[in-house]
Amino acid sequence: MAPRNRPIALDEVSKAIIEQLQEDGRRSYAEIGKAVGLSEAAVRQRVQKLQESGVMQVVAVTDPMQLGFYRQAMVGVRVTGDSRIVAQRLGEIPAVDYVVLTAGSFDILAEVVCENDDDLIELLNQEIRRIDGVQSTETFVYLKLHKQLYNWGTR
Amino acid sequence: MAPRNRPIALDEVSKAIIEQLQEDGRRSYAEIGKAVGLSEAAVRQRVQKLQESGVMQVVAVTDPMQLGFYRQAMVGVRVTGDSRIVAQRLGEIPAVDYVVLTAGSFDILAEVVCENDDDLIELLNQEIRRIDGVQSTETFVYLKLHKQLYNWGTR
DNA sequence: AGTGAAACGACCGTAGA
DNA sequence: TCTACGGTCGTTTCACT
Repeated sequence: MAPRNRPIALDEVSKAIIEQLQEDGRRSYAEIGKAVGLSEAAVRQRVQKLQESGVMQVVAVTDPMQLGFYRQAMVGVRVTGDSRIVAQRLGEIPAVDYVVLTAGSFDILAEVVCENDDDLIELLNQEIRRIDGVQSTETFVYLKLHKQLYNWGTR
Repeated sequence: MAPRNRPIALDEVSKAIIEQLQEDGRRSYAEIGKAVGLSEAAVRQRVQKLQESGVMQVVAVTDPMQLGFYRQAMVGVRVTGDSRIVAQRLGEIPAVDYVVLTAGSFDILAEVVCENDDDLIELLNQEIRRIDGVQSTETFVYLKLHKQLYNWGTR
């Protein structure tokens, strides 16, 4: 199913299902059914529709810290020319896990994941600032992640 | 299992398993086993360990756009006093889905999700700027999300 | 949109290399 | 850490509401 233009309104049952899958994406349909008061088949149908409509997906999420990537940062980028082309280049860098075009004093925000400070310096100097059209960057090194939600709009 | 201090090194098989679960978090252990060349039980054991060690989790992720939240923004916050206390307050706001303490010209970066511009203005004026210790904010409205990765360190 | 039932397949514990 | 296997439980399909 293609993404829609109109918002999809979730009823309380679908929100409850998403909440169950937020706690554990591998929880069985039967178990979710018990929790939300629906049969297993009904839960399965709703989950399928939520996925097909693009409202929700169930995915594996990894923790960079646990994998030895101790430095994360948000890099604000000011661009000359077409920011989409710069965004494309940024996205091709493996250490860049998040790229968004913005309005404001930065044209692009890019989140980066590195093992240590040396890698971050290398990434900024040798990769990011060398991209054609990157005018200036400003780096915000992460000190502590305080909140991270994956399920917007379900609370 | 408690989070570790030392990085966990993933072998190619575990990376392949995470990649499978990245494509579809509900894929069966048996199917993953076929794809990565392992028995169903072995896949199950590895997934369990990856989850218990905190390296990986399988979760539901929702798309704000599909739910009618058409405005997202990153808000850079400058703080007087203890940034942890401000971060705590920010995190209590439902529209705030991401809060990180940073070093740089902002003390905190907070991502917000709103239905429209009016809600964003309301959020900034009535909620965020009213928090004790918030000295100034700078808002970067999202124009286009270009890249979003959930599985750092597995490629 | 939802339920229920039967066949099938996945999951889980345990044993053994 | 892996495979093998049997019991249990979850999933799938389909007929029905």
